[in-house]
This record gives sequence, C-alpha cells and structure tokens, in this order.
Amino acid sequence: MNLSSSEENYIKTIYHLQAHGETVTTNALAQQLVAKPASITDMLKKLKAKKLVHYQPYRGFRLNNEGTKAALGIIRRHRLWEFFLAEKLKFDWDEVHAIAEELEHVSSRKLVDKLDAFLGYPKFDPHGDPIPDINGRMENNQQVSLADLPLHKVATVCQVSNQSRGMLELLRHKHIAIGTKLEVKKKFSFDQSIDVKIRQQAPVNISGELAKNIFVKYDA
Amino acid sequence: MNLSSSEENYIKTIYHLQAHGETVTTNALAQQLVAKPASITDMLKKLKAKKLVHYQPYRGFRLNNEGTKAALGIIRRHRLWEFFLAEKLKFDWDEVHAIAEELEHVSSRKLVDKLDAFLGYPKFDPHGDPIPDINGRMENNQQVSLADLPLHKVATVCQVSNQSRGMLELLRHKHIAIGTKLEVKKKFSFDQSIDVKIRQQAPVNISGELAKNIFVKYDA
DNA sequence: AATATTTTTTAGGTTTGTCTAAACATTTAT
DNA sequence: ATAAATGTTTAGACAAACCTAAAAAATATT
Repeated sequence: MNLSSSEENYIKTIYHLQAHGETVTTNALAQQLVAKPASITDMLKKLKAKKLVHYQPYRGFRLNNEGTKAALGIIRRHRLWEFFLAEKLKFDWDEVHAIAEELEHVSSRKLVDKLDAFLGYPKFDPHGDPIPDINGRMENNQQVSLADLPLHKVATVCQVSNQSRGMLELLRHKHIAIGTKLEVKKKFSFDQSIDVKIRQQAPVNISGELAKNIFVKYDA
Repeated sequence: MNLSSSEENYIKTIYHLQAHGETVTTNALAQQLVAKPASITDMLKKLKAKKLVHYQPYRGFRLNNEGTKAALGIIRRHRLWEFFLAEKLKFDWDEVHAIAEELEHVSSRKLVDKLDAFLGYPKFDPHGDPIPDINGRMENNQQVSLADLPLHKVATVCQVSNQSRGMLELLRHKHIAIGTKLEVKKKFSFDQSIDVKIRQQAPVNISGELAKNIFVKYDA
C-alpha cells in the first residue's frame, strides 16, 4: 500500500489517539492534526476506501488490522530516525521529534531495515518509547536505570541493583521504594545528579551514583 | 526561501542541464523531468516570481545567483545522503541515488550540517561527484585510482604511480597513456580485474594490480 | 521571402488536500 | 419530549502541480 505523507500523518495520529481502546472522534483528530473537522471527514473517506480504517459516519473510527500495521511501520521509521539523530548525530533529545516527522515519510523498506541494523536494533527511542521491530512487534515498557530516565517521563521504581545497608538507608531517607512513582525534573551534567519529583512533593536531589542503581519502568 | 520538493527538483535539474554554460530549454527540462513542456512553463513562471531563475518566454532560462545557491544546497544534501547510505548503511553504489532523491528534500539545515560532521566532511560521493561544503564550495574533479573508478564514468588518465619498465611496457601494450579517456565496463570481484573501454575499441582487461597504479580524473 | 516544422506558451481541466459556510445528526438540558 | 447546543458531514471553492489540446512564436526549408 502506497500512502501519501498526509495519509501517513492521519494514520499515525489515529493510532496514538486510540491507544487506550476507544474509537476516535472527528474533532479529537482535527485538534491533534491542527486541521478543520471537514478535512478529517474527507480524509477518512479516503482511508476507508483504502480499507485502513473502520468508519461509520457520525460514529467515530478506528484502525483495522491493515491500518494498525501501517501505523506501526510509520512509528518504526519515526523512532529509528529519532534514535539515529540523538545517538549518531548528537541532537538533543527534544530536537529529534520535529526532524523525524519529515524523515519518517521516506518509505524505502530496505532503507529502514538497514538503518535498524546500523543502529544495532535499538528497542527504545531517546524518549523511552519502544521501537516496533521489522514485524511490528515492540516491548511495551522498558526497565532503565533512573540515571537514563528521560526528563518528564513518569516511571515506577521496580528494582534496586545494590542492596547495601548504606543504599537502602539512603532510599528510605528519600522515601523511595519499589513501586514509587517518580519523574525527573532536572539533570545536572556537572555531577550527574538529578532532581526527582516523587508524588506531590517538592523535587529531591539524587546523586548520579544512586540513580545508576535504581531501576524504573515507564508507566503505560 | 522555502521550496517544495517539486520546485527543488526543477532547480536541481536546471543546475545540471546548464552545467556547461548554455541556457536551458523547455523541452530539455521536460525530457529530463519526464513531464510535459506545458508543466515546465507553469513552474518556470513560479520560479521567476520567486527570483530564482532568469527567464524570458521563448528564450530559455538559467539559474541566477539565488537559484544557484539553492541548487548547491540541494546537491549537498543529496550527495551527503548518498555517502551516508553507501558508507554507513552499506548500500551498493547504484542503489543510493533513488533513496537520496527522497532524503534530499528534508530541509533542516542543522540536520545536514550535523550529518556532514558525522560523516567526516566527505569531499566526494560514492559516484565520485564532489559534495558542496556548507558554503556551497566544492572541488571540481577528483583524482582516483582506476581501481576505484565507478562503472560507466568517463575519466581521463592523469598519472601513473609506478614508473617501472614493466609497468610502462604494459601500458604501451594496452595503448594507455596520460590523457587517454576510458570507462570501466565491468568489474570482476574474483581477482579485482576490470574491463575498460578505451576510445571506440572493444574492452580491454586490466589486472587489479595495474589498475591500482593508474590514476584518473573524472571528466567535466 | 514565404511556408512548413518545431518549440513554447496559453487556456482550460484533473487530483490531492485543504478550507468556509451551510445542512444535518446526535447529545444535553430544560 | 422538545429545544438548544454540540459535533459531523456535505457542498462548493482554492492552491499546487500536473495534464491535453489549441494557439502563438521561433526556426528551418525550399
């Protein structure tokens, strides 16, 4: 199936909007794509004709199997390029999204697969989102060291790799335990220490040494 | 100046067609772009309005300063991506062009410059064509070993790096001298030997050992 | 120089993806 | 249960980039 950039953007956006199971509405998609509802209706007719969405007028829509497969292909390209930009070209993690928006529409299958191999088959992009593999499969959440948790991603502590008295004491003192939800608010490159928000409290500073030994999972 | 992919293709193609100084004709451009002459006229009016070409109806056209600058930017992107595809992703040299045609239209200036740095500021693409630098400057031709001359590129012998009796005898026997124009017709990976066409004659086989010691310059 | 041929342009049409304004469905509130 | 509000679709228009067919200009031929 050969899709225009515009069609790809619709499909990708529908995929994200329906992530939690509901059907997507015309207005929601219009808002997300910064377009008028009338344009959404037009495009949905086209996508329905191409058998990529299930769509009943006035009743909302969702991707069918084909559509989901297409969406995963687009997301795969997007996230592989993001990884490339951050890892190889040294872009900051917050700059990669906009450029990947353009690169994702270059559709050579062979290009994407060779890029994947070149990058070493990464499983997660720089924002911590999972990268679909060649068959569209991806992990649903990742366990990373708190030191590698991107800014503003909510995650849950799931493991500590050092069980020394000192470490556990420190954790207790900072009110961190398995199951604690947290979010990195700031990273200080000078000493790798980070400011972490835990529940509603004011951010707590954690040394790089400690962060490396705390493992978290991204929230669903 | 923000250009559409289509406008970029026109500008790039005009640049190549006018490489030897003449003005370009509607028909020539139509043939090159596989489009109808009427479409060319339409687009040229747009490019004239954007002050990228000098164009008089019925009189042909050429890029002005602005247009040339734009063309060099596009060619820079194209050739850097070609280099990336061949060098990093291990594409064959004959596959890179088609994919670079798509990638070249991703226009982030920062992306191109970071890609350039990542690749080590290469001066020539896998076809031996020079890559414009960040200011649009490029070398005009490259001296390479005949062993590295891509297939079907016409080049002129400019140097031999080994002046032994045996080598010169061999060259004379094969009618090769400084200034001889030649073209590689076939490469045999088994022994690195190559078939070379010299003038109108049937191809001559040259050993890898000999080819390494013959240096050529791409023809303008 | 006049005519034939070729090249280029103009005029009007098509498709894709967008828009506005009006009509129609659905949901919410009285 | 009906009216008001909200959400969605239809109808018609527009710009970009192409097309075909016809007209106009330039070039070539006799």
